Amino acid sequence: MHTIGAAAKRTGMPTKTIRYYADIGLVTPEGRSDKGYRLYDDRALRRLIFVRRARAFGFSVETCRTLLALYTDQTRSSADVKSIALDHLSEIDEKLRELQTLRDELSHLANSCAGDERADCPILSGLAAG
Amino acid sequence: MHTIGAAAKRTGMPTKTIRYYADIGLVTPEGRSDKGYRLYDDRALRRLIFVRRARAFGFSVETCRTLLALYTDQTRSSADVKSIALDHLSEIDEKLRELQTLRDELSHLANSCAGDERADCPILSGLAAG
DNA sequence: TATAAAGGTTCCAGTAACTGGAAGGTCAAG
DNA sequence: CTTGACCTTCCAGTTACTGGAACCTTTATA
Repeated sequence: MHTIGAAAKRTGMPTKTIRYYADIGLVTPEGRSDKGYRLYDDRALRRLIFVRRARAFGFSVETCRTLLALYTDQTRSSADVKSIALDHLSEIDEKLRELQTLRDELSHLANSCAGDERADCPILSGLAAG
Repeated sequence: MHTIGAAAKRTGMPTKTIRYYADIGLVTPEGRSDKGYRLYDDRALRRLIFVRRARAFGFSVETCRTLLALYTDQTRSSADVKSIALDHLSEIDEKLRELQTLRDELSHLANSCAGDERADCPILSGLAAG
């Protein structure tokens, strides 16, 4: 059984975050000590790490909740998990496309700017006019 | 002089947003009618559009404030603007790299999942173990 | 002219996912 | 016995809006 600080070390996440996850019922500690300290066992630690990694993949906390439920449900079908993953993948793809377009346009604008002491600036003109 | 609704139509942004920008002092209306209605002239409208476009490029509201100041400052040097743009560009580039890595890893994980009725799921295993 | 719709105002709350900080209890070491 | 490291709860702040309530004004219609 680990206190929250030990759990933080083991999982590589801040105590604040672990406490937050407990508050919203995402990953609750196994129990509490007689003085009210949160206590995490290995199973709880595994869930924390699971969430940390899912978050790193960009899944929302609510989606993490779903994934966690599937993770612990031995009667799940992998199709349900894959569907969530593919949804997220297409979201990422769309964000990538948007960001790439943005990048190209901004890069174009920046390249056209002399970047000297003169006031004339195509970046500002571009933002003003489109 | 336009009321906030007319300004919204002209600039293509929600009245809520325009009101918000007025509240935080980003784009303030030219004045107020005798009944307290915000009134926007063409110059204010141009600033709103400027901000809308800068936001679309992903600049933060605070950076928009700086850009707007440069926009109206005839003694600016284009180097200052370009520097902001290049900073933002490198942020975008970093986000792109991160997102691309994420995408590849997630795609790999999803591809390895059968997506059928069985419980066995490499996505969940991948999230759990790394 | 009465009234209803459309538009304006302020102010408060909520979003996502934490993070920082204050006030105070607990525990191990010296 | 005190110091410092942990732990607790609770409240506020972050970003950039957005929704909604309660209320006033303007405009169009019956």
